[in-house]
Amino acid sequence: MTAAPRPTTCVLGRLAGGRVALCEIGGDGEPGPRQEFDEERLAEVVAGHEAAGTPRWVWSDTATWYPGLLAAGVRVERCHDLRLVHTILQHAAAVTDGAALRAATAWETGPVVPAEGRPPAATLFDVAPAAGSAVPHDLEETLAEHARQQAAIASAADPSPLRLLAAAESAGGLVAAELQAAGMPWDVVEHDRILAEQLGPRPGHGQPPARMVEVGAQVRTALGDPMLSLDSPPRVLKALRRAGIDVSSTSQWELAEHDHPVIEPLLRYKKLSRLLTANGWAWIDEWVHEGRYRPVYLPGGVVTGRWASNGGGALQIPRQLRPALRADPGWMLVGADVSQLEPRVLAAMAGDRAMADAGRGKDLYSGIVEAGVVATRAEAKVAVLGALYGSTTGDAGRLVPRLRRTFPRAMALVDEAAATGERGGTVHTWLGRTSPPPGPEWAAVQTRGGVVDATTADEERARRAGRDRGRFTRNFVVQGTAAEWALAWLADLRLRLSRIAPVPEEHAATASGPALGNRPHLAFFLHDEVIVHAPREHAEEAAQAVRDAADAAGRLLFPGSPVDFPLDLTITERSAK
DNA sequence: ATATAACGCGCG
DNA sequence: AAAGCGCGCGTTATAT
Repeated sequence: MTAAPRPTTCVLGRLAGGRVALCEIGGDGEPGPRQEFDEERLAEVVAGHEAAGTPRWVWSDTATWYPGLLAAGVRVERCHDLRLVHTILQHAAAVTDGAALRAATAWETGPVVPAEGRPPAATLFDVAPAAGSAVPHDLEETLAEHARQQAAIASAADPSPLRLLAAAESAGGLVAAELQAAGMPWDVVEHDRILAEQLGPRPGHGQPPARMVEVGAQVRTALGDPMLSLDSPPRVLKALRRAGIDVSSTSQWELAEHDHPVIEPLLRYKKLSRLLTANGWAWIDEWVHEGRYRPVYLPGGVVTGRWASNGGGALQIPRQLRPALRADPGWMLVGADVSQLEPRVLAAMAGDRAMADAGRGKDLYSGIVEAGVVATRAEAKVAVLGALYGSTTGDAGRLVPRLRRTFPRAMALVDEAAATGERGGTVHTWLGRTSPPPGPEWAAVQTRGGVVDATTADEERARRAGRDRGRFTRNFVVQGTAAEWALAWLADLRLRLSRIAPVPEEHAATASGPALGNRPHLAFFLHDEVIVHAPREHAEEAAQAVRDAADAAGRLLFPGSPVDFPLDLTITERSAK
């Protein structure tokens, strides 16, 4: 068996006058001759190289370059996204020689300006500056930044985790663009049916739905306040207190503590109000077009490396509306989520054999019960979440110490991360994404709390800020490494799906676009969950790809680890629950 | 009048 | 049921 040939590296950049250039990097790391061409030929040129040998494309920003290619029917296998990788390397503790990289401030971008959920631009760069980011796109800048990033990675004592992270993050960029291009197949009839079932039929513009009118009247009656506006929490709060209900806010968990005839209708009203304002008919009108909901995904949008999204609250779609996610005719949805991803990732990082055993092949929480740590699954879950989040009070505070006895290695890892954070230090994920350092304000609070004439209040403030930061760094290592596992899963999965045979043109999911609509493709991603949209005849094959990719992700990040990552997987026409 | 903060609640 | 982490977004209240 011979090693696969290392893919060639092709750098893309803009030139003056709407021209584009491609430059291949040789085995010695030196850029070769520049091949110039008109922008209109970009898709054709990329497709040609892709067919010839799947190079790694190096470009300024996937969100800028890739949507146009997808719209032209061109997928790429792999890339290196300079914007995403710059953000990681800038603060990476493993990078010992990053001065040049950090000096290149043009690559320090804020949040990406979203493309407003529009369908991908017909041609590259013809969208207003609205889409993509502000990083430089021209060829020489691109080459220079690529060289800086290679040098920065090479300066690490062990560059391989950072190389893996750069590849995974870049693959995430490709997936994000592909998710937006494909969109979520959205059944507006089902969505409307769910809304009508809860709220009553769609009311006229500016009118409240019938059910909210009824339930609102019940609330006002129960409070004896016929004019009360239920949409103003402060007014509702005053009314509740007038009615003798001792609450300090109108949040549902506090309301639920009390026994009064107003509680039930008020909670019901809040639920209806939330559904209407967040995902009501206005949401459908704004976000669903031609059977697709196309949010903007922002890889690396969260400090821990998790994704954020923009447009319609894609990562917060209520489970209630999941049935509106429905496959095209003749297609199926393959939905899979990882059971207890974060604690499993922790067990793998820490090499905690006992925790690996507790989860192997089964529900991790049940395994913890069987190990005799706690009596019930609910307790196990509270304890584990408490360990990951740094709970010190209530049930979690009582249960976490038991975990510490049975899983000392796992607990030592998160406890150490917390201690480092409390001291003002930084921590990093398995592949080397480093937590942001504390800001100047945090440091000032610590200084003020530590001087000889500090007041008790100063000391308490400093201790509290320390503990707050400790909980952040404690969670950072686990949440961030779980995000890396998920990236590896996505990256491997998209390649497996791309190798499944295409369906004939007449069976294609045309709304998913020319590059993706003819074979199984990702339609949704949410931290530890994917949904693949697949032709019925290839759904089983796609499901196996999802499973195989999960196994591959575990092996890639944690070679030889006894920790497994079981999936809950279903093949259905519409998303359940 | 408009920008910002705070709240509350949806998701993991 | 919330608590302990990370978010986005629509709302009202408050500051400018």
